[in-house]
Amino acid sequence: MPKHFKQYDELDLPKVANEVLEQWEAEDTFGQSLELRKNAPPFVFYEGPPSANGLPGIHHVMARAIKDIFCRFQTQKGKLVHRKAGWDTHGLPIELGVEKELGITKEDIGKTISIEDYNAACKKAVMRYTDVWNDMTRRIGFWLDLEHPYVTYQTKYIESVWHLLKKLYDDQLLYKGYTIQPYSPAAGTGLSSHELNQPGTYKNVKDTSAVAMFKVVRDANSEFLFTPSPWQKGPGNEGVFILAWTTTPWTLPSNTALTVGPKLEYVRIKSFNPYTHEAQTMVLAKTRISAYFSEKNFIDPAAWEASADAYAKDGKHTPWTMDQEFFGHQLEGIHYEQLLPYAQPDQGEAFKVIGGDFVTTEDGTGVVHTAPSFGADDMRVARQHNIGTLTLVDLQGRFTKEMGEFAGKYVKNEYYPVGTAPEKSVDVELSIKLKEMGRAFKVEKYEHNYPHCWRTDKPILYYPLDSWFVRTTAKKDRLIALNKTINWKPESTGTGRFGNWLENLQDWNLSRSRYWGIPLPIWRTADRDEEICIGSLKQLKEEITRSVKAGVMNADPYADFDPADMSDANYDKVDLHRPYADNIVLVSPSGKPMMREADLIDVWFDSGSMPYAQHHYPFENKDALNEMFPAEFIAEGVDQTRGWFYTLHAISTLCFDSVAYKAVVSNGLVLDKNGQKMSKRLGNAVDPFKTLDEYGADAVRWYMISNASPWDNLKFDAEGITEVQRKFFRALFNTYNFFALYANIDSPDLKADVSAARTESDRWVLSRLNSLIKLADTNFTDYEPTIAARAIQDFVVEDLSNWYVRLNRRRFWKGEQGADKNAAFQTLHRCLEVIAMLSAPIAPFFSDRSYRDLTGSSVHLSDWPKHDEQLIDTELEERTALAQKLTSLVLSIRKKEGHRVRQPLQKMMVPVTDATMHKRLEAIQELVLGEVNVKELVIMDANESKLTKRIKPDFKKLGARMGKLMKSVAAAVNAFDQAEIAELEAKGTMKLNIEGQEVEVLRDDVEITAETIPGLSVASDGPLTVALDITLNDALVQEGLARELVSRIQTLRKETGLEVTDRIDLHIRRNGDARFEAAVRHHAKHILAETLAATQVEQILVDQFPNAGSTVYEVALDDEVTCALSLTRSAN
RNA sequence: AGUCCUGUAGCUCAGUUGGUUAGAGCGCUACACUGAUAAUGUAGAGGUCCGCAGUUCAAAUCUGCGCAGGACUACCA
Repeated sequence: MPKHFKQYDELDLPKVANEVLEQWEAEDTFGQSLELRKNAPPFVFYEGPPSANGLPGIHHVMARAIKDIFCRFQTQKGKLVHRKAGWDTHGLPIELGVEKELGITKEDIGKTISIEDYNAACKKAVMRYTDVWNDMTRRIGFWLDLEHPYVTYQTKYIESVWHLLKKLYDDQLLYKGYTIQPYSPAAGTGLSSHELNQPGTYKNVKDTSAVAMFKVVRDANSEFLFTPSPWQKGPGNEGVFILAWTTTPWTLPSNTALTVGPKLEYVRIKSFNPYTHEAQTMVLAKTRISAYFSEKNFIDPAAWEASADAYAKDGKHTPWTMDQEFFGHQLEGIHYEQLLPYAQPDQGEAFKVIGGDFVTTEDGTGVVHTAPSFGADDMRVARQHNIGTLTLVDLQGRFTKEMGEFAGKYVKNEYYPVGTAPEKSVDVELSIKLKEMGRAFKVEKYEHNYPHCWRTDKPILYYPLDSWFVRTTAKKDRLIALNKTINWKPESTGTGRFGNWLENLQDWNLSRSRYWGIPLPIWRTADRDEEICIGSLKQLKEEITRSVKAGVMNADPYADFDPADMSDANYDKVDLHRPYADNIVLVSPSGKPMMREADLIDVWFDSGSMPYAQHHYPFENKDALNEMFPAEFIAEGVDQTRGWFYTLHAISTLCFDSVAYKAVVSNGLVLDKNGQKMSKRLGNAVDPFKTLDEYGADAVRWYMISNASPWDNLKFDAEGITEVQRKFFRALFNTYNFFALYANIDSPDLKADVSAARTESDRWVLSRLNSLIKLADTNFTDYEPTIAARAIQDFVVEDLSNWYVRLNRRRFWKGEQGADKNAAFQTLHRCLEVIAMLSAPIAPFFSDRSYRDLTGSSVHLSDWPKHDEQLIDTELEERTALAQKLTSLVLSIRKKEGHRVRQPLQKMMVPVTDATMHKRLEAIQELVLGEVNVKELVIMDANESKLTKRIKPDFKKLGARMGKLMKSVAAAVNAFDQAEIAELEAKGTMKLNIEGQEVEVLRDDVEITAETIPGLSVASDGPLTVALDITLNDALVQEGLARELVSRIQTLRKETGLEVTDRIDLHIRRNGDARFEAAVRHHAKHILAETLAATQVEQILVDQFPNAGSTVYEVALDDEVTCALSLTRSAN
């Protein structure tokens, strides 16, 4: 422990942070903290890799602070917490950035720029801002091993990923399938959902929409639609049609099914075709009738024939009627005639009505035209029902040759080269054709939001493409079950957003037709009969060797590489990216060449593999899996729920049947102070570096954590940081400085046993402190840093600074060395030391400085304090709370009556109704009297006094028993007069007649308080009432004057620049005011002692000042009394 | 469109199993204090607890339907 405690002139948090940071780096405090716990049980933490091709923002300060908090806390709790940094290096954003920089487009790759050069540029670009990131990480105090990060483009990392893919492959969890993906025919490439979410891709466009009529095949399934009806020309003659709407008529030739909602209601309707004016019978959803038929044209079925004959067949006031209602599931299984029979699906069933939950009745007819080739929902539902597909559009976006007169036409006019588009789009032509066929019910322009390719600006198609998938659906139950064991903060994200996502799980589309990413390690023969999945470099080498031997490859490109050598130098000899991986041609068991499947894998698989790949598992650290997996804790933005949180979970479940993390904190966004999202465009983004420079990391972190729970969005307002600085840090700083100041003067014994000397307030503040330790421990353990931060802050500001120090300050500087003084110093020292430890996770710099100043060592090497249940005294805490309330009440009366606190008053009275209260008041009596400057406290027994009493029903207790009668009972109780209150108090029970029922009110059901004390000034707060005797006598007035005088002298001491410990010569000139002079005479000793005056008691009042040259001060003590005095530093 | 989060004083946020007159800090106003002083105390002004309906003796709290802001996912006939 230091002999001398450092004192500071001013609080400069950025400076503290910089100095402490230098100290950490000089001493390698982070390394020491790991070394200290090297044999301790591990607490596994995963750092989610950021992409270093963008600059960090203020939200990263938030995210990284949260991670740091729990890692530091667990270290203090005695765990070994490794924190390996990581970089996410692959993916589309990087490719886009590079293309922009090089001024090229995707089409140039392989033409004007080689894949090799392109990937080299990506590799370079991706680590561009690592220095900035590392700097920010350091500056905010996030302890992370930046020296040995995992990097997803490194060969070792990729090898681990390949191992995982092979594992999935071997378990039949990896397969090639056919899905509908957004596709840009103009650009000739599939688009990721990320690309689809670029700003401006969704545009409002007007397309031709059509309601087509599908003719039902009459059979056992559909017979009910043909039952005779009151309308005479029965449907049997002209058939029954199902109506289905589409905004993309070009998909109608590819229709193979109609989907209805099984639970939706449908109706049979008879009306006229608006184009052919033929009478027709049709089926659509009941709630959609109004979209197509006007209520005023409705005809009762029985009256149909006459009205129908009257119809002018001009498309105006078209009459209609209906007669059957049925559910969608009754329609399932019905077959219909193909609408536009250009081609037939080669497999599966077709032209059947099926059920799908996704069908809505918000627009259209409640029947979905289903072309599985061109819609994701369509494909999914078609698969479930074994419906075949028809893909009558090619990859350029043109109709295929089967399409007869339409063959070769682009399905969207936008795809034609400029100026060559025909006047009528195929949508229009097809609609005309349907009208002519009598199979169109309604054709109109329809405005909707449709995605466009962000590069070519042309509409995208949904198109079936071959992709590799992870069969996550096979493990859906495990994914769900394991998720239930994860501690989600907040819980709702886990059960809600994430849980629902798992419930609706789809297979994971792993394929990306890109260049910069991890290649899929699958090689296939051209006939697709043979394939191999590679799971390690060793295996790859062996296969290459076979290939070379078979003459398929000329030489082994990785000849120098030794699979047994785990050195980085060895691994640097291998690059598995494209085009190198593509250049490898393997040989199949039957001797055929095998080419690599051209796809890369989704970058999300990269980051989801990090628990294993960061340690090059299983090629290295094979037996250490238990020590690095699963994580105890991870944290990222809530936007990662279906990103990293999901991929970690999916890979760990599929490969290891385990969770990847036991607890996850999903943090919210950092918005600007108006609640707007920060963006460069709006210019409201906060620069993290400027913020750190200005306020220091501690204040920024404390503000962020104490202001809102991590998962709530934070409205970032710099004024909030100032407030945190002002309130919390300054209170702590002042308290420490106060301690240091007097500790240095007095050198108290901080080791002595003072347990017997601890005062009531010592024990109180220690009790509060131990309660706080317990609370902070629980909440940090449970990932609730906000609750912990607020509690710590409240303790420091209210309990420690505003109460304990204020009340006890004179113990630190008055009187002799001894047990009492030591007790005070030890208590304060302990509080400051513990606060440093509790706040260390959140404010790592200031707490470290403070802890080092107090103890000489780093707080981050300390053990988390254990709370001592013995020291927690709730009765004492309640008693003190009572004292605080009482004090506040008395001060409020003084204020009301105009008596300043320095004027002593004779007595205060508190009526009590029970023994506990009585005992408490006795215990706090002295404390309160000193605090409010009153001579005596009279505790009055409310039962014996003439106090007016007030009665209030306790709604909670009484309500539970009274139920419906509560209102009346409460009214009756409130109406009690003094006699009735007395009776209830005496008997403990009272019978009442309420609404004809007899009810019993018990003493415990009500709260009885003494309300007023006649003739005295009174204040009350809830059940607590206090009365103050405000009459003054000469003695009180004199004492008040003496105190005023002391106060003036103290001010003068300070103003004239005297040190706290300087002694003075003090003289006061007689002013002829009898009361004043009497006051000085009677209280001379007190005045001299308080002001550290060396003057003799009898010399204090003088007619003339002894030192002719000394400055004379005129001071006013109140409105009437003024005096002159002189004070100089004493030679003694 | 779906899922989830948020909505309480001018601002930032508490508010327990439903219980009387909904709280704190900041800010504002007034006064006090002046050896903790960029602090502190007391008092005051400031509320449609987002809205509507329901359950209940009793709703900020529970339920339903909406509204607004936000996030993610999807993009649909």
